[in-house]
Amino acid sequence: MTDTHTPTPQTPELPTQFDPTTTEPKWAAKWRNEPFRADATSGKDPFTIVIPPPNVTGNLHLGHALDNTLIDTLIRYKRMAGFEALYLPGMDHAGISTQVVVERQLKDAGTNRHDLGRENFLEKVWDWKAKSGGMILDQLTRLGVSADWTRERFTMDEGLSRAVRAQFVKLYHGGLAYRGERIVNWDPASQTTLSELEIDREVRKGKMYTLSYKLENPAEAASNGDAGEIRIATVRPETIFADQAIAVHPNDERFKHLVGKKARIPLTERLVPIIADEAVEMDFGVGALKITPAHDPTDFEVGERHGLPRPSVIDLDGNLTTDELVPAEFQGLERFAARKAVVKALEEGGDLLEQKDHDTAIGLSERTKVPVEPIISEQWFVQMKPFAAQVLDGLEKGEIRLTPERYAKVNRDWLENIRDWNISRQLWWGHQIPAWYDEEGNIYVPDPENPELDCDVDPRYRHLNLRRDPDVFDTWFSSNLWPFSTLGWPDTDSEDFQKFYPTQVLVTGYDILFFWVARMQMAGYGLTGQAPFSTVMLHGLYLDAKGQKMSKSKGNGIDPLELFDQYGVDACRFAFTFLSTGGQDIKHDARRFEQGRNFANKLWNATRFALMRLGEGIPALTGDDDLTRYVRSTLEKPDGASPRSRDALAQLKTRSDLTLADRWIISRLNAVTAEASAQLDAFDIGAAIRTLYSFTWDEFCDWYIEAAKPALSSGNLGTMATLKAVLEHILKLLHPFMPFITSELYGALGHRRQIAVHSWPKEDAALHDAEATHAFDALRAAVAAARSLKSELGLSPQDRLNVAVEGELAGVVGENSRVVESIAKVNLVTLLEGRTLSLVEQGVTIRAPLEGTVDMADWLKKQQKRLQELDKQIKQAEGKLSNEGFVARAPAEVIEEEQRRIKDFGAQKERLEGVLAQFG
RNA sequence: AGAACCGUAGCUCAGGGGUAGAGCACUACCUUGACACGGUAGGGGUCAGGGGUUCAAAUCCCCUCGGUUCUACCA
Repeated sequence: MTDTHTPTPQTPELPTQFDPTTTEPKWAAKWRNEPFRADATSGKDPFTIVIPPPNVTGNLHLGHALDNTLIDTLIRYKRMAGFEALYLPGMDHAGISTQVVVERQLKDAGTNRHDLGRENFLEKVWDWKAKSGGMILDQLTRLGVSADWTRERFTMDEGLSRAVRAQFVKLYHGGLAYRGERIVNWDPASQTTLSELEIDREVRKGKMYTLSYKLENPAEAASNGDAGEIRIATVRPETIFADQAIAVHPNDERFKHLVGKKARIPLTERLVPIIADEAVEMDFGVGALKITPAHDPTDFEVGERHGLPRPSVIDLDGNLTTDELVPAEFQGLERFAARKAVVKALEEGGDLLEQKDHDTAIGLSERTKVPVEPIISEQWFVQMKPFAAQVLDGLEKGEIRLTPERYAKVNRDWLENIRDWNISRQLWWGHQIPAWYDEEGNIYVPDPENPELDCDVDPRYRHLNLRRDPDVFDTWFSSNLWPFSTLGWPDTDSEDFQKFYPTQVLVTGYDILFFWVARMQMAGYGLTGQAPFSTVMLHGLYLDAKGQKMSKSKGNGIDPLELFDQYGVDACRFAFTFLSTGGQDIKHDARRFEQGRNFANKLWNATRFALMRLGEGIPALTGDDDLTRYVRSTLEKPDGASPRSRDALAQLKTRSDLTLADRWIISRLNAVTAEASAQLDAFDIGAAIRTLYSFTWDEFCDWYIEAAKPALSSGNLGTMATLKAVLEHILKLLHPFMPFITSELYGALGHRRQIAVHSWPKEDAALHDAEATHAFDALRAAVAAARSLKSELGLSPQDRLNVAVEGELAGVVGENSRVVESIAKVNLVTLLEGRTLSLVEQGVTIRAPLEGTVDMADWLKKQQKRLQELDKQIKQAEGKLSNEGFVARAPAEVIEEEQRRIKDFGAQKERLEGVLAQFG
């Protein structure tokens, strides 16, 4: 990366409004084409954040825009603060989502993946990836992220594929990855298994049916039914053909005598045993249930405990099988149609005793929205408990900090209850599992010493007819490696891995805490022996204006590109950071974007003001001192490095030509620099932008610029330098948040090197000036009072009013009369004849002649109210100070503060009483 | 069934033991040589309700009422 750019041609004046469309493309292109390349050999401390890789399919949505804004803000801050900052970009192949998208396209084109064949299909997906991935890249570029594009990665690129294989081989030979027959979640639409996390639970209205199962011995009876029957409850009557038992609780007196006996499945002649198992809840339903091991996870476990067979009656398409277990009339029926048919038949046969409304939580495939079907299948699994234990240990030791902290508990709870992870997917798009089978079903997996060697070409197995597992890994089985696979792992000696791993912060939404964060934690500890990041910063979800989640199906999504077009990217970044507080969800609010746009415009015009005034004043500057050169560089744009604003500030401190306003703003800038830096260090990005926003607008623009006008008009070098230095510091402080406009304006102020590579302002205790702060506060109070009086007297802002200043701090105001007169548009006079309208403020009283259209009764009422308020405050403070407990226990500063308040309010009260005395 | 978060001005939200804040909206005045995407002066809140801890509670604890969400194999 070079650190120069083509400066904006110096026009006499910037336009009066900031136009993002002329500024943004230039900088976005620069940051894309000359990326912020992190140097693995530098001596600086690393600061690494890996992007939560967006799915190659689909667009950047607001969640991504939020993620990447927060990441970029931290990265830009740390880069300026002297770290070797690496923002590592990339994308995820998103197995099932992408395959579903491409298959849908094929369907629209009248074909399908099976007709195409695996290789042709994959070619299509890669085409789509190229197109879609390019779009995401453009969107991130538009956002202005300072990513290191030379390190961009993709979960299916060569290096990452090697990492995935290394992971699997290691887990397999360590006995942690295994193949087994389990009940898994099947998505009949996409024809693959899913992990628990890929299923959305949704409560739907359904029915619960009470069925009568006839006992083998008609002389017996369950106490929940008539003679010769036992009643059971189910919500899935279509699965009764796969029943293997009826279960009751072992302590349930109603059924004890029946355990070991048999009952007949309705609509069939098949008998199943009645068994006792703790899993049964006595109080629920009718106390007994059917056990269908092949079609229900709980039943599967019960079946395992009791050694029951587990035949299946639903096939992979979600239809009843043509198995002999299923009566002919139901064979081949779709599962929901089958339910209706079975219910009807049960009803007709008198076996259906009752059906009542029942809310059932059903599992929907996250991607296809189709109800998942529990099926029994042979799949690959990874044992999670050993990994979870390592993470829990690391969390315990504080090796990973979560912010907000409350998520640490959520993180732990999930890890403590973790189950084995089904990692195989019956998809084509993804990392094909490197496992081979011989004709007898024996498993072959490459050796850890030579993981890249496929078993079917391994000389040792040449005599065998090996067939590769057609399945691929779950997408998250590659995303879990992201913080280190992107840095060269499994090559742990690589420069990048050595320098940038482990990473510092992970920024993402709390919604993927389990999916992604926890799995990276486990992979990090399990494969690299350390935490993959030291801080997890979780932000809330970006919701629509009504507070609902945005989703394609609801059609309530907001396209970030439209917001960029409408408000400008800086304004959007302002809004994102301003809105992000403490991991709370964010409800979309257009007003925040307007606020950002207005703020950008304010900054633009403040700089415009500075350029105009400095431009007017510079020709008269003839000195050859550092400070003069610093101010002159605004127009002269030196080829070498410009004199630094930090040095200028340090020099300014000792100058005698500084005005009170200059001293005040320098002191305030210093305090704000410290505050914003501390907030960023604590990852409280929202607080930092708020601090900077109010300082820039309320203090710098509203007070300092106004107060500096008289001194600028008389060409005061100290004020010119202060204006420039403070403005440049503000631009630096805001740069991480609003990179475009700050880069542009910094260039306009005479800098050739882009602001992004300048250093972050540092707090300097020597710049603190309590006296100036105190005095300027009095001046502000005087100005506010004078303005208020003008308003009360019905005067226009431009009408000049004679006012007199009295009070403890009248001297300070008098010394700065030019400033007060200029800002408040008043004339300061020493004495006023006759009755006056007066306003009493802290330290000063402002008096104005009583003329014009003031409503005296109303005015006096207000002043009386004011007096009462002061009285109340004084009494309150006195009350506290006369309270023994307060004096004994409150900290000294608080006590002093109360004493000070009594003094200040007392003085104000005295002055106000004097003022009111003239009106009797 | 557990758990978490939220309830502060008309709206959207900060603040999180020590004098109630912002943006927008509202009222009045102002095109004052940076900015009307602006300026100035104003109005508006018993910080959901109740109890407790404390010298001091919007802030900490408990309960209640509303709202949201996440976990969980109740047929």
